Amino acid sequence: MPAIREHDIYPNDVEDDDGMPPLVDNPNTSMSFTFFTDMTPITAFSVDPTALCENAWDNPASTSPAECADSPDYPAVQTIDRVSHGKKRDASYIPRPPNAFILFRSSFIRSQQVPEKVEGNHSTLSKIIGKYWKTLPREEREVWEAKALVAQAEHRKRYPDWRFRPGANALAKLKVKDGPGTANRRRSTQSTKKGRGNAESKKKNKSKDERCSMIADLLVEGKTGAELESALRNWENGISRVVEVGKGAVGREGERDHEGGDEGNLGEAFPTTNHFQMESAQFSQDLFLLGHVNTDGRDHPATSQPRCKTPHDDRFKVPLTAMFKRSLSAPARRFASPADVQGHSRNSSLASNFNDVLSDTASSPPSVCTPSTFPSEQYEDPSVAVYGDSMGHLSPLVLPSGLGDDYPARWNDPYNLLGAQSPVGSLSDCPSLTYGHSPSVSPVDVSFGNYTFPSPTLAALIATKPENISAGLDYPVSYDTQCYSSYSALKGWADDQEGFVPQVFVNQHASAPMIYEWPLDDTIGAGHAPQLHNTFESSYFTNFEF
DNA sequence: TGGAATGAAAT
DNA sequence: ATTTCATTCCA
Repeated sequence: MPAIREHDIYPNDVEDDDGMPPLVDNPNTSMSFTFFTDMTPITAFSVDPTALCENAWDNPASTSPAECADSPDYPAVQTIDRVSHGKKRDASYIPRPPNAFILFRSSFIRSQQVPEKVEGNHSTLSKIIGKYWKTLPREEREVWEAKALVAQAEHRKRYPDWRFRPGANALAKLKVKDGPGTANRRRSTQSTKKGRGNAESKKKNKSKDERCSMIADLLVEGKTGAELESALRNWENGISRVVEVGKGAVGREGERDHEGGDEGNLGEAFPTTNHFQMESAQFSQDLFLLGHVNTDGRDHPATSQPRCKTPHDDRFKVPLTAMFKRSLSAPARRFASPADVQGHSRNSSLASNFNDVLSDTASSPPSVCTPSTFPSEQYEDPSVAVYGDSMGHLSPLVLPSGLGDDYPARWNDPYNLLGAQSPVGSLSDCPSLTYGHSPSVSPVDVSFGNYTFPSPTLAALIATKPENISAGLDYPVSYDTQCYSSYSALKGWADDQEGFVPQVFVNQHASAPMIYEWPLDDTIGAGHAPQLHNTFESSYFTNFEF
């Protein structure tokens, strides 16, 4: 029995255990969608999920395309056979899709906000970035999580049959290596951490850790580069002075206001107020689409989630990506018949149902159902998607296959983004989009049933083409072949795919991911927007079943 | 080649 | 529950 490698393809992986396909299972399975209603509206995002243009790593919203284009630190296109971490990567190796943190980390590293002199060790950098990550305001973290969703979707599209097989690699490795201690090594981080170290080395670790925390804090305060370096040096000098004078035990915990107390003794040198807040915290509103116009990035009052150094709330309890996960227990209730769906428009009979999504109060009739009340086969109903919150409240969505061939593009399109008549609509016709580089085009509120979505309605997606944007063209969103292929190259997934790139639209209010395919080779010219390509293969959308 | 982080998904 | 592996680079 040959060792199984992770990237092995399993063409017909039809165990069909519980009828609920795993993340990267065979796409020819049921289509069910479960989303949560109780999540904060997702933030718009309009950059390539892994665009190498991340010079504003911490603030993708304010990344101007021009900067982007000029950005010198695009890594050279990496070849696929690049070996990462000792794993053999032949041409057929398919790596896992990156998660939000990994994307963030990559971007952070690329951005070189932390000078080499401050920290060049990637292990330590990981530590710092991890700490920093924890301080990210929700909105900003959602950006990365959304990017991770995109990366996932793309990964699924490219490798529909790929499955994550942990251990497969290790197994092969074990066979090859056969080192005596290697097999049982079982390096768990905690055992490593707690297992070793006398008091001396523990102390050392602690100071190292504090340094990481300090750097993270400084980053939170907006210090980068040389500024960060000098601030850190100040701090370190302060430390040594304290140690010198007071034998170290004295001001130990006052050095960094890490425990959330605002009365740090070094408050002057190291202000505890976060003057630096992510501008992207505000880009939740559409302006992110305009974000490419937003040159200074400072014009948004940072109102929402302020950064805090010691997050103690539940902001990080539930990752956004988790919210898009398939509900383990709750099946779909059939809210809308395909017929209903057929007639759906901005004022359709679906409205009331959709209303349930938005206001699932106890007063509203049974938009709530308990998992046990529904037979599992309703998962298979492709015409019904489900919003479900953590309480098990479910609400419907519209799926493409329930719409018939005439309206494939209407899936999950409460804004009627693609237009009422043609399944292929032009974005330029859509009143609900905020147009890039056209601030004069004021977004229009869009009514869907009883609910009026305030403008801006939709925010989008992957990358924009810098040169086009800087040319001041009038289109809502665009794509960037270059970024896209960079992305591919970065990931090593690069089959330099011709054709279409998945685009994720996020409905801010319903938090429903909407995926469209966008032609890569479309021409973006003055006055004409790229057309959405709406070949909605069910297999593709199955990928958005979780 | 282990180490660092977080998170997804498998055992 | 616990483990692997996504990224990244260096010693």
